[in-house]
Amino acid sequence: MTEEKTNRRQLIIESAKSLFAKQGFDATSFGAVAQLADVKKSLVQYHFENKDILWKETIATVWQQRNDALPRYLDDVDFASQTDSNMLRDLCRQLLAFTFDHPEWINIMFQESAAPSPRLDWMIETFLKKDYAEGEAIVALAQQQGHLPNVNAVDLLHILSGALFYLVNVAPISQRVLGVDPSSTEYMNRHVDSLMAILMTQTASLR
Amino acid sequence: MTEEKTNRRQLIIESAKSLFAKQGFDATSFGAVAQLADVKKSLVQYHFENKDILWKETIATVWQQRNDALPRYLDDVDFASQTDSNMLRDLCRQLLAFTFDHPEWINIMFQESAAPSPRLDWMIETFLKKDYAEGEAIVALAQQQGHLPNVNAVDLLHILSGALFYLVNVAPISQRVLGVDPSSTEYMNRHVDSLMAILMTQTASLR
DNA sequence: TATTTGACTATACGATCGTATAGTGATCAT
DNA sequence: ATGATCACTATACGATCGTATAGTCAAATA
Repeated sequence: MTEEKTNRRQLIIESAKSLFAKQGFDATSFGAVAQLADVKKSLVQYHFENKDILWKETIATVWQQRNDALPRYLDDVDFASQTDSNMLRDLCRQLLAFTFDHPEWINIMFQESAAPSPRLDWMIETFLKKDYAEGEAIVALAQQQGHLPNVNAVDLLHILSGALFYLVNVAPISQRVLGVDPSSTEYMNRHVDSLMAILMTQTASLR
Repeated sequence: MTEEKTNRRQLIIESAKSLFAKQGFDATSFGAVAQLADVKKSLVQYHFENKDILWKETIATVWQQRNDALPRYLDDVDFASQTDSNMLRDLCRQLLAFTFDHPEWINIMFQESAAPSPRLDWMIETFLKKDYAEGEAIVALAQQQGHLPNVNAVDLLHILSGALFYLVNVAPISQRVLGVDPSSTEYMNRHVDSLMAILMTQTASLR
């Protein structure tokens, strides 16, 4: 019903999402966004007064889509079974699969982190502080339940995030160097299994 | 003596290095490089016929500087003492310190990986294939000596690279969110200690 | 039916983009 | 002394950049 109304606007945001993630703010132009969305450049400027507004609305959409989609991935994880050592494995697998399916948020994070600007500050205040807090809480909870080693929670968050998200970022390189696709289910499962093997032994010894 | 001759040329490369790392290829212009190096735009084009040539020469310099500097960081690591469990800790500490001091190569890697192009293919053939091979060899050796868990070597390389380099990439964000500087010696040491605590237990049980 | 709103378009502005080319003046080998 | 090479500069090209503004036309509102 009302979806027809916002169709083209949403199309522009999707194009901007892809370009901002791949090329960053400065290298993404109104013209390129319009061309990718197959609309006139003037329509882009009609819906988004200037580039900062287009960027902010795009980033807000990216985070909203991420927060909408993530729970569906985590549905497969059985959080109830604290005694089940496969819970952490499933969680990591789903997190990795999710990030391969929705890489934009982390690409944008890295783009902005490489050259900090007021945009980054806005992103931190609006989204990232909450992300960090939630991540740290999840890690701390898993530690309490004996699923993760008892080291500094922030360090562990950085280490686990790196162990998972770094793979997504270098996937195009690893794919070309190794000749295998890191985003394939088999590769992801093996990668997470390796991570679990590293984590498990310590965790088991703490039980 | 001959250093005066290549002074301005090298200055331009240093400026290009900083800008390519922070903003990527497309968002970096001849004018901006010239301005940062405090030279005329026409001088940049005199030394580097076009943007691709400037980029390639800059990337070659970055990797050369990296390969020149890295051994000096690793001098402090006592590889001989295989029985010393502190070897791995020192190695990770020095790798992390080195990457914070020379973040350009990893920033450029991520910039190009986000939007694969013929430039990325060139970078892979010229530098990254060797990097991967060396990294995998080091990991495999450390595994043989009982310093690292016996999981898939490529996975372990990805996991350890992520555990270290991810921190560098998100450092500007973490610094703002957490209020502490991840590039400080104390933070780095604690981070590596946490990583060691995760790795050690398993390693010890394998001895 | 008259008016307002909304989505969308056409066009133009000065600035900057990458690139091309002609030129400066100092150094150097012949 | 002369001609070539060198580092460097000035200027200009068409294209595209972000932004501004006036206009079209159908649908909603009054």
